Amino acid sequence: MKSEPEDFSIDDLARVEREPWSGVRNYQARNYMRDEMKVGDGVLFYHSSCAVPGVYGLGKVATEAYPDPTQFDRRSDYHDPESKHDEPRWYVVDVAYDGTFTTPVTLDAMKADPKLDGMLALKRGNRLSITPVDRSHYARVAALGNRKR
DNA sequence: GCCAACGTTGGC
DNA sequence: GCCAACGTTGGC
Repeated sequence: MKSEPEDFSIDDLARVEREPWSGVRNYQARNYMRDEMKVGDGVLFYHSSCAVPGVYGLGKVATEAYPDPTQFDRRSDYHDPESKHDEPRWYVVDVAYDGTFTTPVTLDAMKADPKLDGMLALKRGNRLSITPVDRSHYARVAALGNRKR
């Protein structure tokens, strides 16, 4: 799951412990949250649009998907006037903090790692803020990152 | 339903 | 700040 650290970083997640992943306004990304994610699933927390893009830590899916409250909040940047209460368009899951990497796993390092071949998030032109990750790819990144205990 | 125009993402 | 990639919009 991608986030711009200026907006919300792994350190922010460490501080709050758990955060609704609000503001996703892309149908494919929504579908992954709503239809694929299960409580307990591992999350690679990726920092995008920053000096050194890469995975900076781990999270865990903490809830099933539920309607994103910000879509109904007229004062929110994520307000969607088209969305109906009885038929919400956008969903979130809560993400719980699961550790910060001692060494961030940079995008460069991931691209150079043959063990991460085929990882969707690394595909050229990929702009999806949420992509599914193979179990083996998750394990590899987690091992490279060496989470603090 | 096609597709040009436009907007957004995100690495560089 | 540039620009490739790709999603969305809207005229037809």
